[in-house]
Amino acid sequence: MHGLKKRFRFSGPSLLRQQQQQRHFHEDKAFTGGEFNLWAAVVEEPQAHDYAPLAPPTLSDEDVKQKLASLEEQNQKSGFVDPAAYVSLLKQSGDVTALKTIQAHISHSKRFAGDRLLLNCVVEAYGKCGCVKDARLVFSSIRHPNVYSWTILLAAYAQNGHHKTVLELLRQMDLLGVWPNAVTLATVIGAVSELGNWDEARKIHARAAATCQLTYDVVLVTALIDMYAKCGDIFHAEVVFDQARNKDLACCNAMISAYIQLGYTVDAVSTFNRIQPSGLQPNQVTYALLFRACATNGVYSDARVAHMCFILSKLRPDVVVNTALVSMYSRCGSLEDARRVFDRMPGKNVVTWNVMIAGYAQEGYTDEALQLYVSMEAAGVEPDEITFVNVLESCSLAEHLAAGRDIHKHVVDAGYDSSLTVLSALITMYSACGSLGDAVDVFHKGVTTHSSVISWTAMLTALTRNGEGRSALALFRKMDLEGVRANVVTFVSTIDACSSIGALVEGHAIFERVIVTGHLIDVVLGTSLINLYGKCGRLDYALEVFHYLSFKNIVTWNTILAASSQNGEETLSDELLQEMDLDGAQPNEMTLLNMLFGCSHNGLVAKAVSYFRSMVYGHCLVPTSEHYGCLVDLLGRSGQLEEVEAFISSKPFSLDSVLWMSLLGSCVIHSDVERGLRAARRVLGLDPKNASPYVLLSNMFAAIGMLDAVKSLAKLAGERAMKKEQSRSYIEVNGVVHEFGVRAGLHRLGEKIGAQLREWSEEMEEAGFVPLHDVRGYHDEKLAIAFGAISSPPGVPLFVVKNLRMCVCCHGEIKHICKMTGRDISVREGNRVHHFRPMDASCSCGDYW
DNA sequence: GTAGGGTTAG
Repeated sequence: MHGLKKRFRFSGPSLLRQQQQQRHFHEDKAFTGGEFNLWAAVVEEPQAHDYAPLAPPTLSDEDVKQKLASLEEQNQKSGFVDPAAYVSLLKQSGDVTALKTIQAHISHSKRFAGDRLLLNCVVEAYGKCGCVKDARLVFSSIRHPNVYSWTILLAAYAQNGHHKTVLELLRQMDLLGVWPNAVTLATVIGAVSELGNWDEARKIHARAAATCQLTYDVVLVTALIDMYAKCGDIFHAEVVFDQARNKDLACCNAMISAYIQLGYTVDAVSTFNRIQPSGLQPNQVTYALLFRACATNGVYSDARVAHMCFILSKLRPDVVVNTALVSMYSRCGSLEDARRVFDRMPGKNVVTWNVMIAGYAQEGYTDEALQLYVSMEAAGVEPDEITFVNVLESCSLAEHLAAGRDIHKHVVDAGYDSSLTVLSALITMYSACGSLGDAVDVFHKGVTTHSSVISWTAMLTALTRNGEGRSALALFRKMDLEGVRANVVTFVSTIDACSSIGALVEGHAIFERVIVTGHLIDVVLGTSLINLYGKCGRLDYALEVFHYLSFKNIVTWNTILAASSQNGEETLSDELLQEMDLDGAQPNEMTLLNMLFGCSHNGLVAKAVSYFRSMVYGHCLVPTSEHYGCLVDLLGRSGQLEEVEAFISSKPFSLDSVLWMSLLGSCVIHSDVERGLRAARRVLGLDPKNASPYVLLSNMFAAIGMLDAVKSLAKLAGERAMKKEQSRSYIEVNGVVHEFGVRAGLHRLGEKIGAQLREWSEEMEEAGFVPLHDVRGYHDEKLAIAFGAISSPPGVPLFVVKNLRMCVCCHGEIKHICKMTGRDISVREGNRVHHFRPMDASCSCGDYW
């Protein structure tokens, strides 16, 4: 034990500095093994008061009446009643009726009717039971309210969430010449904290400094630190802390909390480490903070050290400390340890359950999360709104619609269906489970004009996620009209909606609006812009934004790489990858996938293989079936169908339908009907609901003129109730996005579009181009192109977004249309952009499409 | 009159 303590002292101060080195060492040898049982102290029997603090005794209206009667009797007998008797009654009575009875009694008594001290107590009592209006009325009846009366009134408003009124009341005090004291100021500081208003924070700080001896009033200092933390100003929090003499534990705890709230975990820990040397002993609050700091950093070895520090402190673990432990372990990646504390700790409350459920949900253990929710109810703990948010998130991740609907019922039963947070979670759940209609219902029923921007943004994202980019933009406009103020997150979601349908002009307009409204282009917003420009075929703009961003995260790098690969600039992708290396960013699985995509779009087999090798041997990344899929795709396209089939069959990932889909795609290109059918069977065996094999086979049969096969396939797909995603195309003309496809129905310029297409067909035939037989009439991408051509001046480039892949016929024809019209035409399908060139009727994909 | 554990759209 002694030796251990020595080592602990050695490790403590460097707690977080070692994070990089120890990230992967889940068993810290210094603290494991038989010499100390880390878990023993968690289960120590709690004292009753640890978990169920005694509620102050409250008197019912009946009790109060009895007591008042005896006071009256006493008054008549002796002619004297101690006002303290009333004060004590007021402090004990918990409900409004009782308070009203006492108030009536006081106002009818000759002796106490105008007694300021008693009335102050009445105001306070009303405030405590949530009756701000009554408190205000009683206050108005006080003839000369003093600073105590005012402060009590301020506290009543503060306790009930009316923080702005607190500031207003302070102004009234000033006008009337009543000087606030330290307690008044502390109350106002609390209100400013809740408002998070930095300007007000500076004002009240100045005032506190002018009114009180700040360096000696440690309570005021503590309140100020917390206020600055909530206003996001760590600098002034530190200034106040440093200037304070006689710092007590609460003050240090407030400073640690400030550091954590603003993300300075290293400073939080170094402040923790200075507590004991300064002669103070950390308490449960301090440790709960330390655990939160470790949870934020997510380093498991630090978590173990922190836990050990607590055990050595001999403090009794209460429910908050244990819950913080559960949270810390689960956020440091050890659900086992989290569960160990959770299972052993007594007195779990709703927060404890929420933490454990969130732990499972965030690691993707959705079944366990849902199971825990059931156990929680069985244990008799009532779920709250955070429980529902966590559980709904699990349903979203698992795409478990049935469970989601069940939880929705529980939400209604528990009365949380008016909570905006829960509503947003419901919207997200339904949209993630593919039930957009339910998401829209929830939105319309529960979300009103005045409701939070979060719900609107959730709905916007839900629409985009389900392929309804145009509706998302319409919702954004409606939101504007209804006066709901968009924030940065909304802008990001809206820009994503634009990206999904190729709305370049509209997306650009949102960008301008972001700038005009003074929002900063942070890394997420910048990345969404790079994505927009990349997906709209404007790699030049994407690069401009990319170079503008001073801070780039891995998603930013991956997005610019994707933009470059999507647009067929694989040389640029190579350069960017090198730049990324110089910048010190570590490539991840997505980075390599983008590189492989780039090769795949250009048919660069050897290069792809070399990237694949560097991924496994150089970067030690585990390839997913998508990486293999890319390779399979490349090899297949280059015609090595037999090898590919043997390769997939021989690997454990033969169980992944994506790979067989990829082979099927190659068989379509090379018209290998037999192998294509085999691949299609494998896909359907593994993923029976997948409609894509039918589409691809149908394309293959169409391309080789087997029209009967196309028809019987359509029949089969219909019988099996395949839900094929309906094909559609978008084109933005003059800043407006137009949709083409079955769903969109006839366009108002339908006749003119038809005439244009016929004209092109004739022209192509004259030039000797024989289009392959087109079984479904004009495909939507051609309708979109024809519309673009007749609605914009000659020479203006056309950009079309298609939700599915183009067929061979369209790809061939668009090359000719491009040459005939002399326009640059680009079509994005999925994750690649085809840039057609008018000069030689070719496509950037080199027909590796 | 001051300090602690949870989630919230990108």
